[in-house]
Amino acid sequence: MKCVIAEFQQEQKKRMRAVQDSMDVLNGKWKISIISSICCYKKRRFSDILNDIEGISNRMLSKELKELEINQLVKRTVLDTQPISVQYELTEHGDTLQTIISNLTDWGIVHRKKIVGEKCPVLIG
Amino acid sequence: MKCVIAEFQQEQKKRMRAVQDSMDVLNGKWKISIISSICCYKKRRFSDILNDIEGISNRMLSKELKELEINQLVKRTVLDTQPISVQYELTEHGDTLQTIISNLTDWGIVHRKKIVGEKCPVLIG
DNA sequence: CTGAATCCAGATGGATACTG
DNA sequence: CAGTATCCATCTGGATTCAG
Repeated sequence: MKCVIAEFQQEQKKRMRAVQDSMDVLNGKWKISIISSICCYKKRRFSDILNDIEGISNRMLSKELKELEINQLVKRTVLDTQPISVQYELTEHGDTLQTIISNLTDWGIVHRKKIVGEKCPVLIG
Repeated sequence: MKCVIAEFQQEQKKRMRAVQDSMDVLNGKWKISIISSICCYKKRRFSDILNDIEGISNRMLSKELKELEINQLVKRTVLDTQPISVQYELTEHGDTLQTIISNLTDWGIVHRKKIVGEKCPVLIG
């Protein structure tokens, strides 16, 4: 019996580490917004993303994009324009985040209603 | 046509804000692990969670639990024991996170394989 | 246009000690 | 047991400037 419990706890530790792994990738103030923006338009340039996301600085956008690239979620392509522009798109692996993004979107809407909705529904619109 | 595009962008902004809302709640170094721990055992005491999560300090656990409580994800109950103990459980609203946690878990496993798995599969086990 | 570099304030979080 | 209080190092991220 003790063995079963130990196994259960072991499994749970694995699960927690897995979720944590996901969060490590997704953490960062803007990461999800960036993915969401790229995903929404399929291909998106640096300056476009900069405009999509209210309040982000180019420093942060650059930094977070680099991290996403390292994690193989985003592919970076330099376009031979004048001046040069850079195009970002999700990798296949990045695409697999869509379900999660979608779930987070739905949950976020419900949560906002739950927390402030009753008192201040206008904030939602 | 311009109107359609504008509407589309407006929708996208709403989606991004919704995801961001979710992340605001879920951000914090330990929040997901805490939820995962409570969720796994249904009811869990402070010191038990402290043991479940490797590396967390009581200061952090206390702080993050408080935030989760404010966001109505977790319910706190003081038990009349000697010495007192405190039990935490997910609220109904907190329960709705299970899908997301589950997805994040699955994705985390895949992601770890993707990033380090090929070179160092032993890290996964 | 797409970043990189620098500076700097404020937030985050660990260690430790203390309380009811 | 379940926190709180304090100190302090590190990290985060904004503003600005510079470069290819």
